[in-house]
Amino acid sequence: MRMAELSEKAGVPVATIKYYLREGLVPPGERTSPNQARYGDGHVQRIKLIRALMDVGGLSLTTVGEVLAAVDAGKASPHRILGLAQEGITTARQAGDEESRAWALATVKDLAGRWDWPCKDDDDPVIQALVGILCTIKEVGHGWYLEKLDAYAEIADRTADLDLDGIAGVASLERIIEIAVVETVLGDKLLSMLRRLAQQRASKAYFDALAVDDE
Amino acid sequence: MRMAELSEKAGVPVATIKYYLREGLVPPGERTSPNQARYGDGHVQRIKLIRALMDVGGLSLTTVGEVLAAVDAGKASPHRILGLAQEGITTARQAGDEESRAWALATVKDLAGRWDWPCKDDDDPVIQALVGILCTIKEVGHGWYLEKLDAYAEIADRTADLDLDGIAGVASLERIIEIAVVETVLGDKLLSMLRRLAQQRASKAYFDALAVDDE
DNA sequence: CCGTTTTGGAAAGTTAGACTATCCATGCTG
DNA sequence: CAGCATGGATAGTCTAACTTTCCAAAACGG
Repeated sequence: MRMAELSEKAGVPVATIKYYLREGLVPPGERTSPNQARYGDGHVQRIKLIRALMDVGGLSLTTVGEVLAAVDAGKASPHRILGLAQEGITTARQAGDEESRAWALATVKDLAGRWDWPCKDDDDPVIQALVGILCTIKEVGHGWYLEKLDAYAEIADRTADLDLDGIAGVASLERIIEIAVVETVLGDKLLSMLRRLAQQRASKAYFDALAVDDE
Repeated sequence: MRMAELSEKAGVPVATIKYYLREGLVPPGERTSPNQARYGDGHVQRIKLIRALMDVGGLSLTTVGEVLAAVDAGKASPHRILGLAQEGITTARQAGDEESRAWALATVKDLAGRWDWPCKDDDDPVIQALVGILCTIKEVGHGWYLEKLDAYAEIADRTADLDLDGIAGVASLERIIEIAVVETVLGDKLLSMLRRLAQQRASKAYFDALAVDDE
């Protein structure tokens, strides 16, 4: 198919697709003449994936580019590529002073130890992100959360097993990595929205009970 | 304290604080003379909260403003205010065509029914966001997820109970709402990072097993 | 075959968000 | 009382993600 149709199917304006091509987010089409190209279903999928990661996952175009590059590279060790993809979609925040960060890191390592999670490399972006989040939570003055870290860890642990189920049994390595990325990014959002709905349920029950006490 | 000190304690440049004041995100300081003001610890906290919601939660300044307005308004029905706060921090995406969205909505209502979640108002932003996410997942070509919706729902349900624990027993209503917001936004990030660590554990186990098969 | 669309590609322009800088008249401080 | 800080207003900056505009070479329709 050509530009117009690609744009139509992907639901993205032609100019934007040209822009993605320029930035290397979408591979060039197959040449039919020196200045003419043809695109396939892969291009449609690729563009939809970009939009999903940006619109739902909230990733920046640059981050999407890095993640896709990792997905495309997909010939190295699967576990490492997955880590690479995770790095791309994880943005840490440098929060807290030296002391706070040291405490947070210790807390994280401790937690990881209890759950048998890998936590060797202190510079792992996921670890760094966690450290930042813990510092922020403390700074913002809500210590309560930290007492429940283990409870949340258990939930995360169960989620991960569920996530891996989605990958096990898929043949192509490249496909596995793509699924992992989508699952991680969109899954985050899916989970948090489900959590919100469930919170509505829980808060309604709690506050309704309170209101009865009040009146 | 005065500007310089506030800026110091909050870790944000003076010019930025002035900007937040202009935008009404931070309440004006207490006047000591027609063109001089004094700030308190509340201001420091408020600014840290703004930064946390933006940097960790990824909310836009405008969204933060709406959420804080809801927090400040906090004199109406707690449950409704909580919903308001949730609206602020939930950004839906208009994805999918008429048909897909109808299917997604039915799926969501079905799921909510099974879990006793409130789902009366189709226009609830959380519902809309969920519909968008389901459409996107389908469009991006990963149907697998949908079979596991219930499993994820169970996890979300348990998380919500845990979340509510953090609120129960807190005295001030305004404080409750603030906690709920922080818990929801920062908690989302905390959970997703824990999930990533756990995924590393799970994927390592899975791919290590595969590698043995390969070699 | 020929006039009108389309296309690929490059370059410049646009828009929104989140600051940042500059002024200035007043106020506080050593 | 000299000089730096402050509140307040206005204008400027910077980045990300597009859009627009051009152009010459296909492509298509009659």
